[in-house]
Amino acid sequence: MSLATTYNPLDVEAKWYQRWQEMGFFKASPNPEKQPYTIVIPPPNVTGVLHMGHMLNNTIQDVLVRRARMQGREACWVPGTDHASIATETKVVALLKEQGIEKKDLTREQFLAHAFAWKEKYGGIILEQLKQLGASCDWDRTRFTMEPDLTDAVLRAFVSLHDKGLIYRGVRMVNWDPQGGTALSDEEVIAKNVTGRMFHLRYAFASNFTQNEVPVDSATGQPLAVNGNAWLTVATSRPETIMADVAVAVNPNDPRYQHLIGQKVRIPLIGREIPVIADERVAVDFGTGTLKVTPAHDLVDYEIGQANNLPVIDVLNNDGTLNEHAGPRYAGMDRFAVRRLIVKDLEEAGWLEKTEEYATISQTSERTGAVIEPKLSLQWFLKTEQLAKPALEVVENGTVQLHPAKFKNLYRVWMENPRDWCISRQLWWGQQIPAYYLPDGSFVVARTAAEALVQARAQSGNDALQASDLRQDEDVLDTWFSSWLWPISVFDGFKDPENSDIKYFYPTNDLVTGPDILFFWIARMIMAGLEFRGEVPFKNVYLTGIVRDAQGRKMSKQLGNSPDPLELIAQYGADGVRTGMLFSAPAGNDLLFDLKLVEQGRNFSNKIWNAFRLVKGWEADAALPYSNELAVNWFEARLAVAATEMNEHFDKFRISDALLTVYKLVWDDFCALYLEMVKPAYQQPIDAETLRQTVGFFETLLQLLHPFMPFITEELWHELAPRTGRDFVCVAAWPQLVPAPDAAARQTRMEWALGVVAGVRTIRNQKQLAPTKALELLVKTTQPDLLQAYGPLLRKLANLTAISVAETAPAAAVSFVHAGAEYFVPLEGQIDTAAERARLEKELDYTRGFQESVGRKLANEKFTANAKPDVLERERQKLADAEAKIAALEAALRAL
RNA sequence: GGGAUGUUAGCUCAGUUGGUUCAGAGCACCACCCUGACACGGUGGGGGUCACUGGUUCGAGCCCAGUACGUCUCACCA
Repeated sequence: MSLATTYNPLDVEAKWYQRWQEMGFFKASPNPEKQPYTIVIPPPNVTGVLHMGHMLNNTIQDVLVRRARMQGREACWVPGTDHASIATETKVVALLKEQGIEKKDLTREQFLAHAFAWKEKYGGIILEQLKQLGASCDWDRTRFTMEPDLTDAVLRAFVSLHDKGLIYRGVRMVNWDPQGGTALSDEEVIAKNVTGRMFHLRYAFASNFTQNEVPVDSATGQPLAVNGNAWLTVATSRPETIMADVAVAVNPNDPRYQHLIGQKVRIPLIGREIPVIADERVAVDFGTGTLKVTPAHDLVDYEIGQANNLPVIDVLNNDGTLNEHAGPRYAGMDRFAVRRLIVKDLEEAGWLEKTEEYATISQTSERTGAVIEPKLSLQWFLKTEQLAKPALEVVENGTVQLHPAKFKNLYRVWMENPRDWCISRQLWWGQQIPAYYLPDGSFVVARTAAEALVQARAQSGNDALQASDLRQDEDVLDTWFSSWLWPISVFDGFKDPENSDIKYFYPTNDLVTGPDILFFWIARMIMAGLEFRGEVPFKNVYLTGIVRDAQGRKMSKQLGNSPDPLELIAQYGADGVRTGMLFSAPAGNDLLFDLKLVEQGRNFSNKIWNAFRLVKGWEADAALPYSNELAVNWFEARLAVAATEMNEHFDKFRISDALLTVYKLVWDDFCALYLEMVKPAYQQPIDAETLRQTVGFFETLLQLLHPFMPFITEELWHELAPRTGRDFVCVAAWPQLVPAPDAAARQTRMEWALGVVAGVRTIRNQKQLAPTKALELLVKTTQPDLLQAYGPLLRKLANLTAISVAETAPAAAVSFVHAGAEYFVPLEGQIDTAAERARLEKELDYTRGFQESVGRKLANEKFTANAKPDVLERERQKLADAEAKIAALEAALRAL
């Protein structure tokens, strides 16, 4: 045979991907004749390269899209990339630095020119990589969140929300990333459990001491108290912020401190007087029960400060160093260096009572990893409450379904208590906020500078205002402020709300992404969809797990435990990798990536390839009668049942179950059983009808397999028969198979026959007989017709010379009991009577025990009174079967 | 600290409204087999008191309560 014994994916994959594109199979356009099926890709970072998470995610999307396409729907998978403002800006800044260029030396325009040049050159590599995976995206629709049309969508959305009063500008406590030099949303901050140090500082009472020093008993050297109170001990984890203190707060209900409220204390080292105030927000049981209030650097402190009309002193610069308010000794130093220094200073001056370790959480930037500073800052915010309400409702009422449904709870928790979204970022790479400031400091919001000027003139009453008098806000918008519009903006739904694409493809059908961006992205897309289109953006959200290594560790560059996806594809083929990933990827569960599974996927490709080689080698002989009706009828039924099962799995988004169903159908039923049943002897021809049926089955299997394994199925589709025009499995009709009314009966009969085969094979194995050694079978049965009908099939599968009905048990034979009949394989000289007896007795014992337990159940009046009729019937059948088996076993024992 | 969720074979997981013949799959494992499609293979086999304790029921892997351990997630305790 000329075909290689092992399948080589490299030979075929690139070829077919190119052919599909040439044929335009992935292109989608509104077609009223067809039902649309739409997926928008979760746009990967434009700077990104393909990792295992993308592989899983995009494999699932491709499976869904390919199946929908075969189902005759207008399948549209929109690809694209995200400008990822912080990530990309960080990368570009670093690259420029390597070239000796500092960002601070560049103008905004120069920097953006560099960034765009870089994006043009290296951006979007990831999309090319997706093609190797087989992703059937409509590449003509590729979008980028910072391209002009999508930027326009962002600006329109901003203006609209601002005009509705949902976007506002104000000073609020925000999460400040000193390394990135920008504000972050709450979602971009990660809380980490760490061991922190708590410093207990002494704040001396101003009334007791006129000088800023600790009075000490000259004899003992111990600090001296006056009137029982020399100082208040205040615990803090951030001693570097004492210069920003404006009060010490205690709980008004705390008996320890009630009498001290209204007193004044001095900040250690610097001696500034601050009041002791009362506030319910102070926890009595934490630390010392006293709280130093630094409104500029803590949210609670800020609230306390507001409530008590306290001033705000900000001692931090945007880059994390301390400013002039910290005093000359500390100004200009990094916050952590100051912490070390000031602790030493406090200790030397006697203001540090003690230091203790405690478990706390550290808020860090998702992107830079820097410790976040709560910082009062002038930023832009989006009010989310009004948007969140309907977005929660559509998930609650099932208009949008999350798979698995357990994520509904998580979604609810967040959406019931939404906080305003800080949308401004102090970066350059992104959409610049369309707010324009007038010379008097007021501002207008407009999509273009020209519109802004018109508004500004109206607002100020000054018609002489010129464009050059207006200054646009320097900040850009959060990346997610563009991605949340993605399902709408990719179809130009902002620029042209009534265009045919958006009307046809929106709302999209399924979204496939990770639960880590449930709030970042999914929730916000739902809000945007409802706000701007009045319709949800998608109906189903399939949440994938995280790809971990076999030990359950997250894949990371540092650990080096992530395989290179492209190398995997080169080694195992895209089909093998796709199936390997899907084998263990139930929705919402983390996937423990194991190379073994990819091997299994590759082996599956090889199995299919070899089944093809077998069938391809058959020669039909028109003179031969059709001799495989039983096998064909059985497999036809089996195929319909399995296809139905697959569809059910798909409907429930149980993709790996759907794959496993077709895997077993192909490997176990088609290859191991069906092909073995119909396979002619070596170099013998096959009858034409069997060949025709078999090729038909093969084609159906290729169709069912295609969404999972697009390449090998396309290759074999074309090998199996001459194809012309658009006859590709890629666009073949998804099989509509309905199990025949007698499908169950066909399967039951075949299972009976396979039970006989298994009985003979077991004897063969027990007696260590070579599979090539043909055996004889004698049967004591009440159904000789059935035996007669399946005779040829049994002879072939069990390698039997003859099957005959026996009235009595033959001497020197090994026996087994199956479905109430006794089977004997004569094995002269190889019979161990004692062992045979033991084996039969063991089985008899078990069956009697079983019979007894079923009998007890049926004798129980409560059971017979309460059980449903079908359950009762089944139990009676079980009893009857057991009794028949016992009779047969007893007979076999007697015969020994 | 709150909430959610999980604990079923060596590993990764199914197990639908409680009811078929000792609880299933894949991988791994053991034995035999290079049988003229495939050793990336074939045939057969071993392996689980369904985390623990108690309850409801004629009947519980499935329902209820508690315990232990794990995971995820939220959270302004300085």
